[in-house]
Amino acid sequence: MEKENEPKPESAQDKGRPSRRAEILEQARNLFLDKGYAGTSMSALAKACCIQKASLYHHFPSKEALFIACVTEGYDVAILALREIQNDRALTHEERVRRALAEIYRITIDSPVGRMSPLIAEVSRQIPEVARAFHDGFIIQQHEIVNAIIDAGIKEGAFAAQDRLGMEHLIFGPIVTLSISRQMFTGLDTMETLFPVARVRDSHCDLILQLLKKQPESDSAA
Amino acid sequence: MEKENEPKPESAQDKGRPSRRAEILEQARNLFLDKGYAGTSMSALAKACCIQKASLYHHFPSKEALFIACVTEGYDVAILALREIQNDRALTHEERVRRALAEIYRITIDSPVGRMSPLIAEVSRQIPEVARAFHDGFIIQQHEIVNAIIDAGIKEGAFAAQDRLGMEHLIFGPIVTLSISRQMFTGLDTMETLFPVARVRDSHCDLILQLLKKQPESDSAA
DNA sequence: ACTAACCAACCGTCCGTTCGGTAGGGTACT
DNA sequence: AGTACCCTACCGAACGGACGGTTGGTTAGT
Repeated sequence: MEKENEPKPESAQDKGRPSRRAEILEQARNLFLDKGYAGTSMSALAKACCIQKASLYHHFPSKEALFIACVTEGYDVAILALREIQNDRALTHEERVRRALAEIYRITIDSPVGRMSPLIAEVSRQIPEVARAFHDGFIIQQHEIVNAIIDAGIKEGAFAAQDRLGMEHLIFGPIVTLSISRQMFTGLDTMETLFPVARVRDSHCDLILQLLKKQPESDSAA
Repeated sequence: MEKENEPKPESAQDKGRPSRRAEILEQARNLFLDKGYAGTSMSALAKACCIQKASLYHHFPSKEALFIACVTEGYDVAILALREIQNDRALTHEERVRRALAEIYRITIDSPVGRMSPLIAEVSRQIPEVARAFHDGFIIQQHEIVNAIIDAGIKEGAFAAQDRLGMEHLIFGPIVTLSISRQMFTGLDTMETLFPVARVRDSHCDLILQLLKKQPESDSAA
């Protein structure tokens, strides 16, 4: 009950082998993303790892603990490239926005971390702490970086100020939805036609920049 | 318009009672939305309906059939109000867009149909036909209406043409993501602060209209 | 009498989890 | 060198319970 986080012995094990624990986590992540939490059994995971089911309990005390480890590790790595773009002083403001958006598309659609939204949604009521970890460790990190990039552009006169909340949703909404749509409609023969990543990304980027570069025309604020 | 899938007479039953079958469907929808497909047991559903589990199998041949019925019925009703807005000739183009967006927010966030995305995503690989039904019966219906509204505005010179694919994602993406985020982060005390429906909706609407109304000169939308 | 609707009890299967045991390598004391 | 001891890693087998689904029989309206 009062068990602390994993003790991580592993010091005598790093001879080059990826340390069974890491392999279990990777296989588990794939299965959870594919079948969901309730749809993934410890038996199936054991088979995927080519070990006995009981051996899983040597590395993790329970299915829930294993899941939490799965979805709370690896966020920092995922947003590293985004941080580099933010701090790249050689880029123009517009180019920085384009690079950042492209990177967010990559993270959200290609990386396991980005495809976790439906999974988190499934278990968020059962295990609220994973939702908190996902939000604090991943989502607000991304939002803060994007906001900082835009703020810098505004400060130097390259961008016009827009409502921040609206812009956040306008930037991240289409990307998250595209990722989820592509997962939902995998198998539909029209998927690539309806949800093409490159075309959506480029068009999305153009429209966002239209708004950012728009001169303040004192629109009637209703 | 009705499929042969439903051999239920139910003509002698619609006197006033919601005909057990309908009640089962409603309870099932709530449970599936809350716990997911694999996470919802027929026993739990029976308990929620205050009947015996075996009785469920009198109305539906299997859990999967019940689920399919759950997620393939009710789409037409959900987009009815949207159709009315599309055909309301008394509205200006801008007002029609505002009303339509508000209605899509309402559908997606408040109605069960709109909150189904994570659920469909969970089972899309197992039961691909529900993804197809959801897409054809709900998603493309909404997209077509929005496109028609915008096209009418362009045709009459009220709106400037924008890339259609990008605009679709810019309109629906933030709404779907907001809905999913609110489901993911239910329970977080900061949820209403981070994802306030009314503020996001109004700001979103303003930004979309900025893009649609973008014209080189003579902005007299007063 | 007929039948749709419902129920209690049950089936085989699979679930997450636990237990006892084994193989092997590292100490440490004799 | 021997052996006694521990520790990590793993496995075979089994647990109680929950799962989706089935059976046979009872009720109630017509």
